[in-house]
Amino acid sequence: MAKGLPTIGYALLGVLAREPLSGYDISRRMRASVGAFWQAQRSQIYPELARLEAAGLVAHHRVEQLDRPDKKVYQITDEGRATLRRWVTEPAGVPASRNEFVLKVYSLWLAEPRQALAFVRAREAQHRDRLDRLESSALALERERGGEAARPDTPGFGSYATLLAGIHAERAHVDWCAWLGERLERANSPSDAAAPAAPVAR
Amino acid sequence: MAKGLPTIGYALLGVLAREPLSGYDISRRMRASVGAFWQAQRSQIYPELARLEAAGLVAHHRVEQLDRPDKKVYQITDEGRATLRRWVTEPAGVPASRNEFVLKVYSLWLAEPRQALAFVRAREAQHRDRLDRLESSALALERERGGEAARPDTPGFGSYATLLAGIHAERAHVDWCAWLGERLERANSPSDAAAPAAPVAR
DNA sequence: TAAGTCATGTAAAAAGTTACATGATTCT
DNA sequence: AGAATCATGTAACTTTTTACATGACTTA
Repeated sequence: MAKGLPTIGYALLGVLAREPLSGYDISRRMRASVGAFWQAQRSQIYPELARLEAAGLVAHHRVEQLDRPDKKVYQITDEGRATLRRWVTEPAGVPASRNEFVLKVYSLWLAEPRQALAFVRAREAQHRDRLDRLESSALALERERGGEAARPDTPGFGSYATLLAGIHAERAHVDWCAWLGERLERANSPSDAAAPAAPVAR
Repeated sequence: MAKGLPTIGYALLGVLAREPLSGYDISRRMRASVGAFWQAQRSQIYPELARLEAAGLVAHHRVEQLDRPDKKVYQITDEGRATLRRWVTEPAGVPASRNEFVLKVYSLWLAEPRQALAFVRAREAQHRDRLDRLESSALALERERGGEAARPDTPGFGSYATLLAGIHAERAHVDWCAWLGERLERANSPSDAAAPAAPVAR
C-alpha cells in the first residue's frame, strides 16, 4: 500500500474541499479556524501545495489582480477529494499531546509558592478568555443557522464540531487550572479548612 | 539573554529532579507518567543528556551491574535544579495542539454516514478506556496518601496534578465524542425527534 | 515616510521519528 | 532456539520553525 500524505497535506485538502483558495488565504485559515488543532507556516504550505499538485490532488490557476499581486488559486480535484474521503475515517493515531504548561506543572513543586500561584492564575485567565471567545463564536453560529448548526453532511458541520472540540478542551483546561489554583492557595495560607471532595469522583 | 534549553531538556531535568536515573529508565518514564504530555524517543534522550551534561546541568556516574549491561546514572546538579526552577514559572506558550482526530472530524462531512458514526464511536470507546485507567490511577494515589495526595511542594503533587490534567482532557474528549456520535446517529435515522439543548450552554 | 497587508517563495536550522547496530542475559 | 528485556548509541529521514528575499500597494 502507498505511503499516504503527511498530515499537513490532508489539512490543506480539508480546507480546499470547502472552497478554492490561494496559499496565502489558506495560511490565514490555518491561523484561525483550522489552526486551533493543526498549524502550519506559509513556508510549509507553499511546497506542500506544489507536492499535492504534482500528485494530481489539487490544481491551480493564476488570478490576476489590479491593485495587488497575482495569486494562484488552488482547487481540489476529484482524486484529491477521494483521497481525503478515504483518509477521513481511517483510525487516527492517539493524540500524543505535547503541552508545555502541563510539563511545567509537573515540576511546579520546585517553585516559590506565591510565584507558582500567580503562574497558574495567569494561565487560567488566559484560557478563560479563549473559552469565552470560542463560546460566543459557537453561539453566533447556532443563532445564524437553526439551533444545532448544519447537517452532518455539510462543511458547516465540520466547522461547528471542531469548534465544540475546542470549547470542550478549553473548558477542561480552565477547570483544571481552577482546581490547581485552589490547591496552591490553600497551601499558601495555612488556614487548614476541611478538605474538599476528591476531584476525580464524578 | 541566553537562549534556554529545548523543551525536551526541561522534561529530562524534571524527571531527574525527582530521582537519579539512566537514560533507559528515563525513556520508560516518558512512555508512562510524563509521556502523557511530553514524549521522547531514546534517540532523542541520549544526545540531550549529553548536551545537558556538557552544560553542567546533570552529571553521570557509571554503575556496574553483574547480570546486565552497565548503566550511566544521571543526577541533576544544583545548576540544573536552578535552571529548572527558573523555567518552571516562566509563562508557557499557547498549547498549539495538533490533533489528527479533530482534523479528520473537520472533513468528516465528506464521509459515508454510517462509516463516520463507527469511526467516532470507536474513538469514544478508546478514550473512555484511557479515562478509566487514569481515574483508577488517581484513586489509587488518593487512597495511598491521604484524600488530596501530597503537599504542593513535593514531587508527588506534580505527578498528581498532571494526572488530573490528563483526566480532565480525556473526559472532555469523551464527552465531545459522545455528543458527536449522538448527532451523527440522529442524522442517520431520520426519526427527527425534538432537538436537544444547545451543547454550548453551561 | 514608515509600517502594514498582500502575495509567493527559498534556505537553513531545529525538533522529532524511524531504522539500524551491538551484545549480554533471561524468559518462553 | 527464538523472543524479549536491559542498555547505549548513531544515521538517516521527516516534519516543523525561523529567517531571509522580493515587490507593489495601502494606511497611519
